[in-house]
Amino acid sequence: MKSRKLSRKENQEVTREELLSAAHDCFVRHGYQGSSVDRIAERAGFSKGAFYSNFNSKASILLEILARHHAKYIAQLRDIIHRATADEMSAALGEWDALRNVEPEWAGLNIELLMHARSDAKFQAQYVDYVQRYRRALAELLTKRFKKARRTPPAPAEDLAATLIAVADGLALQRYLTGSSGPEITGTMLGMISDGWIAIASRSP
Amino acid sequence: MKSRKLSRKENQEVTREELLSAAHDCFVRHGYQGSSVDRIAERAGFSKGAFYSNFNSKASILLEILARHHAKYIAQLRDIIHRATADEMSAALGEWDALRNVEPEWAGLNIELLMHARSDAKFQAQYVDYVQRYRRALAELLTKRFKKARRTPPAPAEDLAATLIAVADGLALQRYLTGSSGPEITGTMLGMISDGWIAIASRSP
Amino acid sequence: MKSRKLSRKENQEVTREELLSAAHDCFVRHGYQGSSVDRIAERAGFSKGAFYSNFNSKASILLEILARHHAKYIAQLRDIIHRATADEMSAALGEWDALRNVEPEWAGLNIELLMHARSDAKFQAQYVDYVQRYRRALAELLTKRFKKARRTPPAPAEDLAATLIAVADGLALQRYLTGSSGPEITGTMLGMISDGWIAIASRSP
Amino acid sequence: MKSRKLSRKENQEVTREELLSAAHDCFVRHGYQGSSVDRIAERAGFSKGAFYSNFNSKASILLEILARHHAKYIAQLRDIIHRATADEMSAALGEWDALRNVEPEWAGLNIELLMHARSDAKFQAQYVDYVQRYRRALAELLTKRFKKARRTPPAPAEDLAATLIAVADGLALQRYLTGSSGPEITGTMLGMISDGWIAIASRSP
DNA sequence: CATGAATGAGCCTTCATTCAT
DNA sequence: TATGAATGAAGGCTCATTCAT
Repeated sequence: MKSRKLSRKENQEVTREELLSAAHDCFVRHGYQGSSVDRIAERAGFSKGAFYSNFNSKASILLEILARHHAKYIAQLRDIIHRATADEMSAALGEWDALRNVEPEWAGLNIELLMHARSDAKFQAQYVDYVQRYRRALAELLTKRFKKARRTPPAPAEDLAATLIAVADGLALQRYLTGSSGPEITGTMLGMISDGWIAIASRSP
Repeated sequence: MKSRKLSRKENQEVTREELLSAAHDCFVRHGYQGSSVDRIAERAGFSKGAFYSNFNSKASILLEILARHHAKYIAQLRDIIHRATADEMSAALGEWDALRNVEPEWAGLNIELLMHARSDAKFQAQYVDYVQRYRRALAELLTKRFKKARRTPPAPAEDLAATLIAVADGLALQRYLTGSSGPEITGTMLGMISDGWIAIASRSP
Repeated sequence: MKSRKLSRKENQEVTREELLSAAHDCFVRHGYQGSSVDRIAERAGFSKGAFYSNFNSKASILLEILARHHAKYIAQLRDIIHRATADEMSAALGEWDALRNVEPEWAGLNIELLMHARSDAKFQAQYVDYVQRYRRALAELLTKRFKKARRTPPAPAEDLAATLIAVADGLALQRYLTGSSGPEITGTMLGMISDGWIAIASRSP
Repeated sequence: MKSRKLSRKENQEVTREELLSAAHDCFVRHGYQGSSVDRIAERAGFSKGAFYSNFNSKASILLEILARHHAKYIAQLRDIIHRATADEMSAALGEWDALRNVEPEWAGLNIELLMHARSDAKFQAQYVDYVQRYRRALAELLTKRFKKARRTPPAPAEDLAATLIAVADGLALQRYLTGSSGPEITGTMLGMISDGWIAIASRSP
């Protein structure tokens, strides 16, 4: 077992991760605007300079956080879809919810991301791309689900997906307001909504 | 027809209204942080000084905007509920949606409000109060609706209300991102969700 | 005799003047880059904020200093030219030198201006314009002088003018280096050079 | 033909030279303040660390550049003087000008040097020393020239020398402003000035 | 010796707020 | 009451310099 000091490169990687983690926390807690580079660096235990050795700008660390989440989350969502055979279909939405709950703070961060996207064109482009891929993946999942139930979706699958995402985001917004107090009903409600849609859907020919 | 100069008091009232309106616009367009007191005052056609003659702080004008919307909106919502007789019941939710669309910019402003509430205790208290009253009113409406359909709500009415609000907010968030482009599907989806819930609800004893 | 407190507007004018004067001093002493807005404001006895209430940017105060000097100096130079009748011609160059010595610190500031112009396109345009007008005015003066002496200038008058300016600037540079110690020989040398040119100039036809 | 690897010492010498050359370029192009150590090192193909292994500070590399130029240039100037026999005398000033044009970028760098000298005592001392030696050498050349023409200089030779240097510097300043556009008239004007001086000088006894 | 991550003082600018008029 | 000049605390970012590798 190699037990040596970390090389310089590894060390920087550690710094980078700590800065990313600190930024993540700060953004969730105080918002993007409320998190100064100083604050982020300090929380990570580094100086402001270290921040700028690792990231080009404050915006770029937000972009990196988004990119990482994007890569991981979309991949997992697609994995759920591909694993889901006909019989497990109704469980898949539950899996999606479970996935969301792995990083509950993401909901809040997502809002920060969205807010920032409004005033940063470059960031917006990347963020919109993420949102669209996400919606499409979920739409695919829903399409499978309706097909399994031999029903015709009562609206375009992408609209339904957008709505489910809205529920998750909207409820997160409500929890975000008070700092996560209150019961987490998102999973239950998502299931109830999709069950309802199945119930009112006309039978496929 | 009385045609006299406005009294000093009335004059100030006009100033106040213009400042409120300007702040409303600015917050919707550029967000709370992006709207400087200077910008607000200028848009209203006054100086910064006029702003501080009428409001204690930048935060307090946000509070006032919330309070006014609160008063008007909750009242209208309650009005819908009380007017709704059994037969019009299914239309009532539509009325709610219509109400929301009277001020479509409110959705974005609401997010600004929410963001600010996170870091301003006094404001948060008022905002949470507003959110709760709103949810309760909507829960009441839903309760009536289920009763009319002789069904037992599939979950506590307040949770269902929170969910419908989440849908409206979440979809607003999505439109907010790109500046309102894309179709407005909120009304349709809200109806579809509540219909679904009715469909899966067990019959009341 | 009106003896009242200064009105607000007058007061601001005073502040503005003091800031301009302080900036002038700082730029001469420490250069443009070496003069922080903080330092300028402090020297003027105001806060940094006062600076930005009166000027848009650090660059803009430099522009204003240039513009003022421009207006005053070029006007005076033209005045010398127009007043100069044939007989006083040889004295006119001396007047030019005297004019230059009214604000001996200008020489140093001029260098700062020039240095900054290299890296600020907008400022450069204005500065080059100033330099050209100045050179043309001096060329006009020289043309008159040669005509009076019935000589053909040994080179284009603008080149001669550029050279005289170069002498003044170059010697200023040398004094600037050590903070003005050493004898001021500029006036003497300028006269000696122009006399020399007259001496070697061919007689006009 | 000796073909061995460079010794460590020689290798460092190469690094040093490349850094000096890169700094020279950067200072000429972007000025002293505009040339970060990073930029200099990168242009040389090394890291910041290499810079600090070879020079104590950013200022010290400027000092070294000056020292080298000093050594070479003064030597060449003295060489011109000593080679100049009576007959070639009038050509000697032309040689001086030619010498200046070997490194046209020096004019700009000289200004950078001068600017920096104002705020760096140690550097200033060395720079003033250089300027004085330079002036004395040129004064010597002028003295010879007047003697050859059997004339008495119309002013102390050092003042005349200072003036010629001023012309060269001043015109360089003007070209420096716009990045060297415009005709190079320095040589012509220097000749014209010294010819003029000869013309007005009284005959030696 | 060379590397480059980390430091931290300093810079320009913004903006909520105060207060004399 | 309305004005707007002045304040001063941040904020994002740069860069000369240090030091462990």
